[in-house]
Amino acid sequence: MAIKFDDWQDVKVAFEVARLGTLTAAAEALSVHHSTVLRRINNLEKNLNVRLFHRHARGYKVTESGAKLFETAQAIDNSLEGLHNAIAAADSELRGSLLLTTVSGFIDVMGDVCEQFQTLHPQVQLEVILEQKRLRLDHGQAHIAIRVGPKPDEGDYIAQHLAKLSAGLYAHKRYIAKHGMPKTLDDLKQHNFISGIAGFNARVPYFSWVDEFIPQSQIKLRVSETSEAARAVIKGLGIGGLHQSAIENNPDVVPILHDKLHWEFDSWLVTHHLVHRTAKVQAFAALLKTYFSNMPHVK
Amino acid sequence: MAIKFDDWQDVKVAFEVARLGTLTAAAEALSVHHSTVLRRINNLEKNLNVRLFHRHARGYKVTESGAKLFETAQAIDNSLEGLHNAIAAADSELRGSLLLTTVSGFIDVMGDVCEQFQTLHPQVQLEVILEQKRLRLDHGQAHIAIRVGPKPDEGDYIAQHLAKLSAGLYAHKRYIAKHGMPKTLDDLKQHNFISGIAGFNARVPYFSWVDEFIPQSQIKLRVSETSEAARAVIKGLGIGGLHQSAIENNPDVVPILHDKLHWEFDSWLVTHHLVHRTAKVQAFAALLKTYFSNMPHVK
DNA sequence: ACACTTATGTGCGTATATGCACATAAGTAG
DNA sequence: CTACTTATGTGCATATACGCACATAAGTGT
Repeated sequence: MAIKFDDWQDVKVAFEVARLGTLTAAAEALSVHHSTVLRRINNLEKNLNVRLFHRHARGYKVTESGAKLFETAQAIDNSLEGLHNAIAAADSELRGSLLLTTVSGFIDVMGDVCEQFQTLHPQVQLEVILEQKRLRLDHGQAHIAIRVGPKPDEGDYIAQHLAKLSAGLYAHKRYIAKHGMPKTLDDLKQHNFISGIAGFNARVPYFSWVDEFIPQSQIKLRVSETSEAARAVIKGLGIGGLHQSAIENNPDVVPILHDKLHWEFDSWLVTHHLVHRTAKVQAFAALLKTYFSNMPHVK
Repeated sequence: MAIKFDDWQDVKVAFEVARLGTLTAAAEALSVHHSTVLRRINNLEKNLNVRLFHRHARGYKVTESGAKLFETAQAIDNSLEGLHNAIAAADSELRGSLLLTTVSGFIDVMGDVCEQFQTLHPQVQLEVILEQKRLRLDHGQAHIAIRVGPKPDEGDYIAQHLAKLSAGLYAHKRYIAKHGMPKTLDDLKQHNFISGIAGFNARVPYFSWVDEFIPQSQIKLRVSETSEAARAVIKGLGIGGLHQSAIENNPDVVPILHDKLHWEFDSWLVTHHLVHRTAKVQAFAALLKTYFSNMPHVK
């Protein structure tokens, strides 16, 4: 039986070579000489008794086994990044950095809470990552995530219910004054609509509905971010779906056919279990929860 | 910001210290001198700017951060073990070793298939791991697993349907001759039963049923393995649940109240995606599938 | 309470792994 | 085709990290 991975650093070295494609670039990334990288790769291949790379004067290309190694090494790299964040966050003092991630529709909510948090704990640097693809928290690279939809219950993550949100179609009074108020679903097909861009907001149900029932020619604007779509509706560019919370202070934006069309979502506060009990995460989570419990229109 | 994990080997060293509790034991496991371990730990803690261990003349004990590191390192160690197996299995030649895991109820089935496989590919060494807790494949430490119940669809795993199995209560004719054939469910409460041990076979539904509906005093035997329970039933010790396939060649074992009591299971062939396409895994999987498709009483 | 066991911590010589310079190979462009 | 660029591969000097021996500390048992 071949020997196991004696030196995990060899895995990291091979990972960098696989990722960057050349010994020289990997050496650069690892802050060592390229000959060192060469020797470690040779050593690792000898230990495993497997060719991990196709040698080429122009660079190194992974073999089938090399690809497998790359894959697991990638996962290791991610989990170590997560661990690093977790350890940094474990600081019992309320200082350092706190990484958040959410979808763009929550930027308003997050903005308010972040502001409160800043005044309470000025020593903590907040970093907000807006991600369409929910990649970052899934590897523990962020501390707190706000998610919308079904309850996330992947392993290693703790999900707490934040609020029920409702969304519907809206339009500005100016738009209604010019184009009239639709009375039936069929009426809608004559109106101007705002929707999302396929591939960016595939999961947003009111965009999906519009795409399915409204003729393509009537969709006058497509934007990649839900918050921008909401802004366009508020500006009076057309009818579009948005969260009820987005028009809280806009009496001029009115609901369209809400008796027939509305959507309900759950929103979730998700933390990695490694960071869940830390002071910073708890402080922010508490703030978020009180924020939502004080909102009149959410349950 | 603190520096990341420059040297993954430091993580492995810290892992061994956390696992074994002392520098000396960790040094032994790593085949290095204990002073080397000491220095690497010191170095790592300095880089991360965190205490990972409580120093104690009697040994090292993890701090909170150390526990987090241990947890991720454990996962890394597992995935590297899986990777190692995957790379070993990637050998296109049909030789080397093939690791299987299943529950004890499948030992008969596996036995037959293993025998076939051995004659076809004598160069391959089969290793069968019987696990109550489904730990090993979940970390990629085995190549093939047979699972019973709902379809496993965790990430990184490929599940293929093998067969529908049915189970029921059975007893040997000798037992029936002595104690009579129960006609109603209530009759069963007077009979002797065989069941599983709590904690070992919690998921086996016919054991659960017996534990719930039959008085404790009537459960004359509890065994940790379903296959042993089946054997006990076949020996005539009492009534017990077992798979239909277990009494295929035993006309003296008869079903009890099958019109009222029977259970259906799906069985699944599960492989890690890293090893799924390899020759050995494919060969074994093919054999398993033909075996099940040739069985008359399964669909 | 005293020796005994076991484990951590430190100075020092050495061996191993690293960096450097240079050779080689191969793709690229004029 | 030839010069140029970029990257791999190798001998050699050296610096870093390692093992060793020894000191220290602390729990264990009679």
